[in-house]
Amino acid sequence: MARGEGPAKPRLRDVAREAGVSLGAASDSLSGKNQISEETRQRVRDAAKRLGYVPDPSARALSSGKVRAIGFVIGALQRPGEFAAYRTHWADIIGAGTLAATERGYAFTVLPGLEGELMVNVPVSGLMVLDTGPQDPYLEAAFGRGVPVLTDGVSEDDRVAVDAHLDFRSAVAEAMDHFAEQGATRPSLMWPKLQTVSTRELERGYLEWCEQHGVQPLLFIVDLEAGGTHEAIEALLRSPADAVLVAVPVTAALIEAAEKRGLNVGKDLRVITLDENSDRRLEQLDISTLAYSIAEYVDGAVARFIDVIEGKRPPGQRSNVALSFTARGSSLGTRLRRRAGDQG
Amino acid sequence: MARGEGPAKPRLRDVAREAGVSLGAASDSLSGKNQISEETRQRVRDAAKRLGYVPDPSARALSSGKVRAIGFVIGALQRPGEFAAYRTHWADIIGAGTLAATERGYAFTVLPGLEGELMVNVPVSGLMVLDTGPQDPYLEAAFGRGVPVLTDGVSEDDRVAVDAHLDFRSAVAEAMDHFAEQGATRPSLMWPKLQTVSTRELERGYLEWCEQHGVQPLLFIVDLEAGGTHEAIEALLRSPADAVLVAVPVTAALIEAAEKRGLNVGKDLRVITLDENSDRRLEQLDISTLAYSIAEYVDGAVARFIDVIEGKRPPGQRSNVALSFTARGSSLGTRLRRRAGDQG
DNA sequence: CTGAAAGCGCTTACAG
DNA sequence: CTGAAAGCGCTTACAG
Repeated sequence: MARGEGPAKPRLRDVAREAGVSLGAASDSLSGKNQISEETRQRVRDAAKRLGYVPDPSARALSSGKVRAIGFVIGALQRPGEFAAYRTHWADIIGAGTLAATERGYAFTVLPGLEGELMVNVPVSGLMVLDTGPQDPYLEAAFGRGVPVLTDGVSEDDRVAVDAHLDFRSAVAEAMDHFAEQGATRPSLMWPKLQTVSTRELERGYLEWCEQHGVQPLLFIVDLEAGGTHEAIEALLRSPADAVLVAVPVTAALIEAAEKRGLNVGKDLRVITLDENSDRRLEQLDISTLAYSIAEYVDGAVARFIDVIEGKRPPGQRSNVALSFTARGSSLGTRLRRRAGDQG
Repeated sequence: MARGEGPAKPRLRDVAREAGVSLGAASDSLSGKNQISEETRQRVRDAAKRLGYVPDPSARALSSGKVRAIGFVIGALQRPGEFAAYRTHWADIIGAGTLAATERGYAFTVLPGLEGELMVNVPVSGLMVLDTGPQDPYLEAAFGRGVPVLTDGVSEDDRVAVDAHLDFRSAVAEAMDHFAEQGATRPSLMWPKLQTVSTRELERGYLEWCEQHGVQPLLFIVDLEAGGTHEAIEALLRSPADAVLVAVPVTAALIEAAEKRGLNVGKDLRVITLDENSDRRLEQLDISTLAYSIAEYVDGAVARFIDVIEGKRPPGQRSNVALSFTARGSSLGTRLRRRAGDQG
């Protein structure tokens, strides 16, 4: 090992010898399998501890035929602007995913892609690929890996083992209905320049709603990689929009810019933010939100995924998680709490 | 497999047969080892592709004797409040770590601890444990795993393979010197209720500076797990402090609370924030910062770590990364840009 | 390049 | 429980 020419690592046979039992009994004792007297078991455990024995995971995986690891593909890691914009989101997903996986005895490995060496050298028994685009290369690569795949919203493809869908389409309709109830006539959508399941649903949901209600669509695209936040916000503020569903993490900047222009956020411009439930400041800022519990969503998805991996459920599992709407000052025409606070 | 009773996965021997070469030649062709004619190599690659062959990483690791994976221990995952408070930080570290590792052919596995099954079943050739406390249980467990360990600021322990140190102590002194130059007489420190390398250095650096300059220390502790942000901020605002180094992610809330009280941030209360370089809003808010490039820090640390793992460098590597200070309105007594903007 | 073999460190089934 | 053996799927060294 790197530490130098120290003594060779102890092997299971060394533990068996130390404990005075057979190799098979040592294996059974440590893995908790078969009938082994508690006394023997303890003797083996003690011997293992004494020698500093650590089982070789690769050997275990090879001989038992099961790897207990989930790979999580974050293609956005290769697009710094996008990753940075959504990093609270990624942290929440990685955190929840790691906990969900490890609680069930699985490791959680983050991957920035599936090319070349990685494709080949990382032991995984399942791959998670979220926020996929059409004919997503990561998703295709994941299918090629020969393990079950979890993704969101690709219900058409029967190679998907678990589809954990977030219902953005209904969420958009709910937001637009709320805007209309509040008297807005030109509700708009601000979204990221990304081609993912979520953005497709957002667009579809928005355009459908507009058509059904005879409203002319107003779309504002934020190019995260090019730092296009300011530009998109300015375009919105120059437009006839009197309400906006913000589906990209720029809400605080938007509010600030609007107020700077003298607009009364919540009245002149109604704002609902989506998918930023990771930012606690939004509540303080009195922003209406469409949110969901990332921890619950991920834990449920991972739980079903592991069941599929272990053959306890058939592949092809689908779920549909609704977002929940909370109306606050930013869409209700009341004065924002934050400004009220400034005066006090 | 979970997909059902499909055909057995192709093995290397199947590829060899399909390509009409020997098992050894097939192995060499795919791994790029030894002298193999380009024609044969290609023939094997084609056969592998045709069959959908994916090498078994566990078998590779076992027979070659090398695992290419780094485990990253985030104990904070088991403390939701703490993890949430620092999640932009964690996202940046995980992102940078994943890229740094995978660029060098290593997988990056996130672990919420090292207990039980995890300790045993996750294949890693090295463990990273950052933000450790004294006699840190995760660090001790990592040593017990028998692989090289990367950590920050535990220079005393010669079991550490790579010590990637962030120089918070000098950073504190720099901040305090700046406060003093600006005329502050009661500079204070606000920090999290955590026992880590960073917090120890912060405390030591601050108390030393206070002693050297005959200043009475003023410490404000934020209990992240108990949601103690508001409390700590109120305590600060009631105190005689006229400057504060904020070493916990509550700067925006602090500024807001101070302004609400009618304080002129930057003059009545000078503010420097530390370790929130992940939040772009701080620049917009005109906050002075002590920051470092997480990506550079992590990439350098991982690069050296992998060198040690592969025996290209001896263990015991140490580095010391300085934070860089940027003075902005919040410590310079000028009017904050944000408030100026509100008027315009 | 071939071909046959050993070996990595386990798990697993089996006769006793 | 023991003991000896087979096997997981590769890599590696070796004689030809």
